Amino acid sequence: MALKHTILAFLSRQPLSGYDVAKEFAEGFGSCFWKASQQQVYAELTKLEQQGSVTYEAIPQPGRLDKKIYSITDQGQQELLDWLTQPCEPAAIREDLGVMGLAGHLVSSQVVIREIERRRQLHVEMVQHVKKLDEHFSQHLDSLDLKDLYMHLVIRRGIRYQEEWVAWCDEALQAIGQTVKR
Amino acid sequence: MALKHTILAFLSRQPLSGYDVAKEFAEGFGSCFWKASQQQVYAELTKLEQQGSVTYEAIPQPGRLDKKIYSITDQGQQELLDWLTQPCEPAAIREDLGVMGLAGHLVSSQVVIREIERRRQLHVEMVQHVKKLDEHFSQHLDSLDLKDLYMHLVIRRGIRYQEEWVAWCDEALQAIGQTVKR
DNA sequence: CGTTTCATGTAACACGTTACATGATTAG
DNA sequence: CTAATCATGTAACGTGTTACATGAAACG
Repeated sequence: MALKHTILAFLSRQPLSGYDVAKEFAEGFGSCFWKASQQQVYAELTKLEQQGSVTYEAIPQPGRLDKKIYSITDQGQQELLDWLTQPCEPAAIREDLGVMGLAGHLVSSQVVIREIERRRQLHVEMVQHVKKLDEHFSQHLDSLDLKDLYMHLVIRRGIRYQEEWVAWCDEALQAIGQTVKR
Repeated sequence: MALKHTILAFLSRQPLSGYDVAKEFAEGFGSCFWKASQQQVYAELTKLEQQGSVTYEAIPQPGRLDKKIYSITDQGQQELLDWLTQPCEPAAIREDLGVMGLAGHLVSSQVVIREIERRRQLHVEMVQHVKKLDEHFSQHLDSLDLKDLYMHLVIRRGIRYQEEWVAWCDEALQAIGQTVKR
């Protein structure tokens, strides 16, 4: 149930609207470690508000729906704290591309190669995207406080993850190329 | 809906019982790229059998429940093939530890450090475990056929993934250590 | 004048987790 | 004698995805 805690963690830094939280997941810092859809975010915020973990202030906007600015409550902060002090497990891996390793022999090596090349390109783009998020932090590495260092490290995890994928794609393409030639 | 296709892919290599498939996910080759519980596997096999993607042969065993040996049908193989020739997306990331990057400032750095050290240890163990799965393949790298090369590459992905985690943990521990001292 | 951004949601369905249930065989 | 392994499942619940729904403002 960590969507709850991820949202609480965002709100522990600053009050945000549902729209802003959803954007964090889609393109922002959140994209390094958590995926959530817009619908999930709105539903979860409604639930958290009903349970007293967050409150919102409705900001009227001319010619537009009210913006609901959510903040974390003391209760919510306590829940987040309780969760943070418990050990957590590594994420479950569910990687479609792995299925090709089991059943790749059913299709031509061209199909496998094309798919890996496609993946490589996706991850190259992700590296660039995530590196942009890190720019501010990596430029002042020596003067970061702990709060910002933690953010930098999570983004670093994102960068390394994506770079690792690119490296694996290269290793795989080379090995397949050699074996096909043989 | 790739649990279906992952199971079909296992059965495309050789007929297996539900118990064997579940074991693949828990400790075997499957653990490199897919997580599924025993209950999920049994439920999915029942469904696949009803839909005609797999069949089973019940093997009577003295003093034990019949073992159901599942095989893929032509229909199942076609479904798998259709799925394989479509492009697939990278897995969604949902990593609890990332939440610490957002909210780590709420707990002491000792808590963060301890959690990263715990994670490091887990991944070190995983590296060892996954490397064992690769032993057979890595010893005959130059003579692998495509089928086995694909398996080797998926296991390599597993190894690299786990090693990458260990490397990040080291980077993070060092950076936090330095910042705390300052 | 069309697309993206801002801003909110509902509803149905698919997928995954946790807990429960049973029982013989084998290894230490 | 105890624990792990083999072997199968059911039921309730929680989480995530897909599709649908609305509508103004700002940008090019």
